[in-house]
Amino acid sequence: MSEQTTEQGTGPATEEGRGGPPAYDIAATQDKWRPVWEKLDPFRAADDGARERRYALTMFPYPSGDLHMGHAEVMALHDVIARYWWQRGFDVMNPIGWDSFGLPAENAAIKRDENPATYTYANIETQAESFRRYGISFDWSRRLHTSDPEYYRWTQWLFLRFRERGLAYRKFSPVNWCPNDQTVLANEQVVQGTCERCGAEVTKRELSQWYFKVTDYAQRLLDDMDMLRGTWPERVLTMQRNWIGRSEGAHVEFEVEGREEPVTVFTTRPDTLYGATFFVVAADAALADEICAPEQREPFEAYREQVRRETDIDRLSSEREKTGVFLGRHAVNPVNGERVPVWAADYVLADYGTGAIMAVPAHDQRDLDFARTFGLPVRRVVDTGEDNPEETGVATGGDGRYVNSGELDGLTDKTSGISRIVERLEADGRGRGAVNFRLRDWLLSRQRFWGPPIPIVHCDRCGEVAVPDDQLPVELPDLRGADLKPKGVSPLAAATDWVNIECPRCGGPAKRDSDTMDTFVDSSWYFLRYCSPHYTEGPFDPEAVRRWMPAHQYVGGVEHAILHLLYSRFFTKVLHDMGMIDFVEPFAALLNQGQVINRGKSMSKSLGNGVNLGEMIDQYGVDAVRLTLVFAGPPEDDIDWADLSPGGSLKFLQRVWRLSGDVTSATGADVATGDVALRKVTHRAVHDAAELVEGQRFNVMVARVMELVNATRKAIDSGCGPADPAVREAVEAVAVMLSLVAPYTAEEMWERLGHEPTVAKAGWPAVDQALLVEESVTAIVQVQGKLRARLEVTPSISAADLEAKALADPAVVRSLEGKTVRKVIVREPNLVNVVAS
RNA sequence: GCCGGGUUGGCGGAAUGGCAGACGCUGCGGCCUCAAAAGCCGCUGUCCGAAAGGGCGUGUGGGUUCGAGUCCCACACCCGGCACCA
Repeated sequence: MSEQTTEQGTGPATEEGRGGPPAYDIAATQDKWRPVWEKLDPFRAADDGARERRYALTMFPYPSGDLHMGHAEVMALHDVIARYWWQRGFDVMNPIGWDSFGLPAENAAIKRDENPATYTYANIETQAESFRRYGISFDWSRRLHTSDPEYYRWTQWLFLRFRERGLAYRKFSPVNWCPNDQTVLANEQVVQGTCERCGAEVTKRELSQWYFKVTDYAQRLLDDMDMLRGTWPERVLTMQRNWIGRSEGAHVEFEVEGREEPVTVFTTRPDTLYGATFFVVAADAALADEICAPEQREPFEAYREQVRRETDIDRLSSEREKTGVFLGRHAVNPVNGERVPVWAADYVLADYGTGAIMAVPAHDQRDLDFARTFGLPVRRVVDTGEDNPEETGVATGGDGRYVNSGELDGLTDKTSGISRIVERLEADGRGRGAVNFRLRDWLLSRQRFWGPPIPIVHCDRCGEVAVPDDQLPVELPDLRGADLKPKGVSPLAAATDWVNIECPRCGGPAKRDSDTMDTFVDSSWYFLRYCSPHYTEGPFDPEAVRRWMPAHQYVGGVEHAILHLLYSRFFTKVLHDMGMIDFVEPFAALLNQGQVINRGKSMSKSLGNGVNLGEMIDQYGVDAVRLTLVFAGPPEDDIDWADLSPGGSLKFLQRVWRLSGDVTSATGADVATGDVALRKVTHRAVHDAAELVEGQRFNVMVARVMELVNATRKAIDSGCGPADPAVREAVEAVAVMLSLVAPYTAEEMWERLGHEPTVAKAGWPAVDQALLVEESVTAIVQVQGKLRARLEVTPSISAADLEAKALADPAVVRSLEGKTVRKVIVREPNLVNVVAS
């Protein structure tokens, strides 16, 4: 049949019966064990309390196309942890599901003239099949899809609970708009002024949209990160911290002509209040429109139009000239009564702080740039010893001596300056210490079809009315093809039969809210649903959640460092406040795997450097691909496929497999009589491997197993021989340890060793502490810190004996010639360092 | 600019303050073979040396220490985040 099997591949490496080593057919092994495992169903969480529970969670996939290298890597790493826990005797919950709402399915459906569900569920089946083949230890009984009505019913239910608590609200304001996807975007989905998904330049629109009030939780989202320090990657915590963007300062009230109420500004430098020489309002804020003097209306409106046309890309371009327009009004500085002109400008943002600032050009670069552009005065109130900003054009932001600052004059540091002025403002009722956040509320409405409908009805008489719980889910109508085309309003708005209903409150004519929710809402609580995926009384069974959550380990890509993880943390806190759960952080530990790149660049169609996972698996087998990814380096580092050697991995697996055929002792042979040297290597390897897995150093764990394999090979060929029970012990240990990474090969070995499936539940080998003790250690002898000799000594050697032995060593004597020994440092039994001169 | 992470052979990467380079890839040599493939064995940081042996080596410069890849200070470069956020 196969006359050409010389290619490194999955076929038999050698023809049978020719005296060569027997062949390991990885493809046949995969086909052999899959049905056996499916029948055994070994990875179903028992949830019976018999064993300690562990929740292994991996970020659920989005069903576009088949699995790719990225999935392969994250799942391989994740599975090491899950399978290790099984071997350690835990009751593991390792669920899988699909984040199955979203735009790509909708766009595909338009092209194919079908309902997005068709494409979505077909892809899910393809991926599910691939995951099964890939041998991940998922508990398939907990499978969920966020686009199933029985799932999104509860997404809608949660939305309504949030709304009852004032955490979901509608407001009319400028929003980010993606002209390509024809929908609004959350702040988190705008990257450098472009759409995170499609890369189109984001523009602004004024729309009435639903928001989640994440800002109410800003401080807690920040504070609770303390609990995650050490178990979450530092960079994720940093990214969230940056995103939340807490800043401390003060609110200061300014009286403004043409307005009854004073205008509040936020500033981090209230101590420079005496240096405020003008006042700026965001051009697109309602306040600017309100206070603009009649004679300045024309230029103001022209300017505002210009600002509105700008995209974020324009705004962000650096070295940009400051623009603005005088509003014909003055504001009054609350500490010195000075009248300062009020300007509108676009460098002040409408949705940060109060949308208005006091401008202190001497000590803020942006204000200084503006002042120099429009010839506004600059007054220095902090003398930092640097040159006058008015002359240099460089604002000074550091500590210094206060001048021209009334009661602050003479103080020399910011901290006391700030507290002094805040006290004064509070006493005068003109301000107070305040904290401000960069974080904005989460815009959750989307003008697209393939998402959970927002369960709200708009009634002319009753206004906004929640769909009663017993009428949930609000299911999507069966739209397809052209009906889904983006038109700037949700496709649902045109589905008249669906949109027009009776008001649930008054029975009068009403319309459904035709927007759907951001798919990040779906993924903000799926990990809770997994605990009781078929529960019908609520989104989750509180008892089941109490048993499993928080997830012990979450594994996924760093691309979700802000979006998904921040939202999930927010949901968790809200559910906690609702009394539905008793913890405040959903994920106890987080592992961000690196990306798989190819030839230095991330894989993409346009670069033509994609590596096809299916082809790799066909060529090298599942186990070799998984092994390659796990062994490549630390899990959190990017790995370049071009640097890796799946052929080498396959070679190793074949070597290991042969090992299992070489064992000639019977199962249950008395290992106590086995070769001690090999046994020591085995027990050391098992001991180290456990620690390494727990420290998530999977690549090093693989290296330890390789060392054991090498030692075993040697023992068989030129040591104790294949019949020694220590060889069986070693090979069995290899099979169990390898089952975390290469389950098919491990299973095949296990069978060849005379055991019943499945090796996945064989249990982590017990370590005999006595075998970890070495009977001799290599002590190193240094002279002046340089290595001069090695000594084989007993671990119990005394300091004096070791020193004597070291000083007697010929090499040491030689290097001490003509020198006087000043000092000898002895760290028995490992080291002697002789200090001489 | 601010915050976080990093920099070790030809390559991916190992090293509780104590033998730098584990494990693997690549390369070279050998065994087996008519030959090759596969497999197995050995070598593979760099310089001097026939060898024994020795010098030098973890981005740069300082410091602490008997001893520093590891700790401290300064700097350079790379990666990631935030950034007209008051």
